[in-house]
Amino acid sequence: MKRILVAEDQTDIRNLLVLNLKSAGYEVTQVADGLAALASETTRANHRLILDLMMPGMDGLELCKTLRARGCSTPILMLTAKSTELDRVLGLELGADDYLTKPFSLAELLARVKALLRRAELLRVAQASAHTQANALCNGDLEILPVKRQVNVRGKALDFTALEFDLLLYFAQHPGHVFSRAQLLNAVWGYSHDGYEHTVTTHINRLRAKLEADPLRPELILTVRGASYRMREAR
Amino acid sequence: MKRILVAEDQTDIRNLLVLNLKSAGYEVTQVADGLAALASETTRANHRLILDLMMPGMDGLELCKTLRARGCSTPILMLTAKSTELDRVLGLELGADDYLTKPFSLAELLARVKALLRRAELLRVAQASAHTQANALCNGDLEILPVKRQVNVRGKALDFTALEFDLLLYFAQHPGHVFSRAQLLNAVWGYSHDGYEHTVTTHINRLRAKLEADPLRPELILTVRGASYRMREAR
DNA sequence: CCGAAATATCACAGCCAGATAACAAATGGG
DNA sequence: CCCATTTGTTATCTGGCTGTGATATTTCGG
Repeated sequence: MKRILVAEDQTDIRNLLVLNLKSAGYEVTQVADGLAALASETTRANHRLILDLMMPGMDGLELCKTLRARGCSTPILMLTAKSTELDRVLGLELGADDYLTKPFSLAELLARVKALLRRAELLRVAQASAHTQANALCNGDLEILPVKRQVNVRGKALDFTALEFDLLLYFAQHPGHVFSRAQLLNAVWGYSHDGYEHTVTTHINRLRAKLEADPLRPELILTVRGASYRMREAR
Repeated sequence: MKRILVAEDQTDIRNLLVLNLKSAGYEVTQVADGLAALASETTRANHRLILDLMMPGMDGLELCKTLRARGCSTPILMLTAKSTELDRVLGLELGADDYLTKPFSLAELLARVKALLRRAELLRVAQASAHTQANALCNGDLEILPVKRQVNVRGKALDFTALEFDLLLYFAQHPGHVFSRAQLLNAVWGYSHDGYEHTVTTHINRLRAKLEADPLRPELILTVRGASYRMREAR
């Protein structure tokens, strides 16, 4: 019997998933938070798949990272609402094996679960070599280490908050590309975020205060009047 | 103005929603059953969002499916009372764009509406420039990079204001096509813009001053007397 | 060649996108 | 539970973009 662990804090959605997975013939364990998942996984350690839902918070990411750090190789399917969270899932070598963005259809989810279980069998041997990825983004005297969530500017390491880092990383991943505030809200804050575009302005301001040599004459994050912002292209 | 269609058979709940949406600044059409919704959507077809409430009956599901079958791409936000209904929304891949389960707060509903509208707008813009996706438009010695909002003329990068760029991009997307001032106002300034056609003349003038080698003898944006302007066709 | 209509040019004032700072709210760790 | 930090909101300010009116120039029919 294939046993699946579902980690999700919202009872409604968790129940829905559990119900459907069960009717699809899986044995299901459910937990409401990351710690419980950790406990469940480390003690019993007989799940064939972990379904890790990241709703607003980041517990899902922590869970994923911690599990991998402990050497757990159970395949993980993550569900997220934000594309930056996806970035992290994919880019930070957290070791998630597949992902879905909300809103997702149940049919698709079941298909992924099935595919992932099948693939997991095949990949069991080759898994070790799977996680090698570029681990530094450079642009002039700006250097970003996504894995460590660390930023070096002109040789000096700077501290950024979670949001600032996400925003900066998003720009760095698309140098030269002009983004409207709405696009940034969508990508960094999440598709179901409710807030004002003005908030983006404030955070751009904070980013510049930290990383520009002269915040009055920004060289990394440039203003494109009428279309918001873009990152300088690497030279 | 953003117009929302609310489909719900229970009068009191519908009224409550309509009232709140209106006070949030939306224009609202309301219908009591699926058929009316279908009629309203297919005849007027100018809603930006459909709010599809599935209370006891399942008409909402049918509505959603039928609309999608007819090629309607208006975003749909479904609200369900039972998780078994949510089950079907997700499982049947009906094409709803987001969903909420009861009980939901009005604030959350409004937040979702807002987010969904924003997301739909982004999608619309992305599709509008979809045929530009090869991210470079070339016409002789004119080169436009839409995502970077960058323009190169005779090998040199030029700066354009937001409006100038939009206008130039529009021409570049339809080389050879003759546009009247009214058409340009409509396409570049927006469908509900009110202003003088004369304004277009001024901006054509500004464009030429920047990108023509000899503004007195324009080679890129040509005057078609009596019918306004067109861009030179690529050679 | 003349006059009218269409287009070009230009200056300028109002307005808007963006910058900034101060403040409020939410978050999170001890 | 409290304090510190992060994040979001509100308000004010500024520079330059943008629309408009005035005027000049070109085009074309008669």
